[in-house]
Amino acid sequence: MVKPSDFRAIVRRGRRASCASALIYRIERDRSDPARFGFIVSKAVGNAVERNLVRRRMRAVARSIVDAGGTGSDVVIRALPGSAQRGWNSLAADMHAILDPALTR
RNA sequence: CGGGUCGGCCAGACGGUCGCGUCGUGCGCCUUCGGGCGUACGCCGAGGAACGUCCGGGCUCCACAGAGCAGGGCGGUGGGUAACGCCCACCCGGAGUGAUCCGCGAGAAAGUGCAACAGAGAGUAGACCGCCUCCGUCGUCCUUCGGGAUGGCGGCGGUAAGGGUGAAACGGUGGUGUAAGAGACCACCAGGGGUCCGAGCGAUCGGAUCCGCUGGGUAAACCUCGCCUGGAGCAAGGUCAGACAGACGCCGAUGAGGCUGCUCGCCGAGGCGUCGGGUAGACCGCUGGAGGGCUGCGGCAACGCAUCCCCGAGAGAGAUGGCCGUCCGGUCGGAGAGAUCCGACCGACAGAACCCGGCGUAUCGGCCGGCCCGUUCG
Repeated sequence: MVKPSDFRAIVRRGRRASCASALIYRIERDRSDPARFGFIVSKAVGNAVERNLVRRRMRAVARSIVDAGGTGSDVVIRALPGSAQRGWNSLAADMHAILDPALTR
C-alpha cells in the first residue's frame, strides 16, 4: 500500500496487536483477496540507514508470509524504537507470531 | 630499528539461493490504439563523506536583470579557477631541536567608545610612601654675633630615580647634569618615522643617513579604507490532458501588482480577502558534465593545454534486503617447543532526489609514499 488514505483507515479501524518490534494494525477482508502490507517507520527508530534496514527486513518477512499462502487482510506495521537493534531473527519471530495465525488459517 | 610529522589511496572479496527498482526484449490478457497490467529473460542499480545545508557557481523564472543609497560579505602578497569565504606558493608574527604546525593576518598616528579587582594614578597620565628647594614655627649644637649646621611639625611647590598595586604605569643600561630629578643633554641598545640605495611582479627584506619622535590593548565595539554583492528557487520553469460554479467585499490607468528596505527607472491589468465547489494526472526539465583515466608538454605548486580511451541509478513518499558457503582483517580463549591448528565474536560512519566546485562534521580498520629527530652498523 502507498496511499495515505489506506494507511489512515487501517490505523483508525484495524485490530491492534503489539510485540517488541512493532505495533500491528489489521483489517479482515475476503479470504480470496490478496494480503496487502504497509509500513510506518518514524524517525524515532533511527537514522535513514536504520529505517531503511527495518523496512526492508519487515518487507522480507511479509513476503515469506505471502509465499506461505497468506491472504485476506490489510496490514499496517508501525516499527517501534529499538526494532533496528532487535536483529533479523527476533524481528521475524515477532511478526510471525502475530500474523501467521490470522492470515494462513 | 624506535619516535614524530605531512600527504595520497581503499571502504572487505568471491560464489549460491529467495526477493526489490529503472530500462530493453519475448509471451499472455485488456485497450478509448496513446498505452496499461501480468510474467520470463538480460543489462545496470548509492558515498567518501551520498550527511550538515555553511559558502561559491551552472540552470530557470521574475522589466531588457538596470542605476544609486541602505544592507550583507570578504580582508597580508602573488597566482589558480566558471566562481568562492576554496586551493597553491610566498611574506610577516608565534610555537617546536627539526620535519612541520598555528593566525577569521587591512587601518588603533581620522574620530567616538570600552577595560573587573587592586592601585595615588589606566591614556589630555599620575604625587600614597619616598626624595628636594623655599616659607613659617619649635628645639639642639657651634659662633669671629653677621650667621652656620642639624632635627621635629605645618604649608606653597618641584620631582617618575627608588618602594608599593596591577595583565599593562608612557623605552632600557651607563653617564653628564641638578636642590632633587627628568631624552633636559650624551654614548650604546630596542622600537618608530622621513629621505636615499639595493633585491623582489608584490607583500616584504637588506643597507646607509637624518629626526630624541618613544603616542599600550580592543576593529568577532561603532567606525574608516579597498574589493564583491538584485530576488527567488527543480514544489524553479514549461507542454499536454481533465474536472468544477460561482457569490460577496475591498483596492486599481490619479497606476494595483511585478520587486527584501528606500529613491529612480521599466513592464503593466487585474490583484487581495472570505465562503462555496473541483483536481491533485502524464510528459519535458533529468542527468554526457567546469566529468573521469593513461601518456606527453608548460608550471616550484594549485592548475592549464594536447592526443587517445571510458561513462551503464535516476523517482513516484522514494528500489540494494534475508539465508548459506569459502576466503580476508581484527580481538579473545584453548592446544603446541615452534611453524601452526581449533573455536567464539566483531568488520565502522552512514542512503542519491536538478547538477557541479569547496568547506565542516562522522568514521572499525588497513595499505603506500615524502620528510624530520634519535640510536646502531658499514
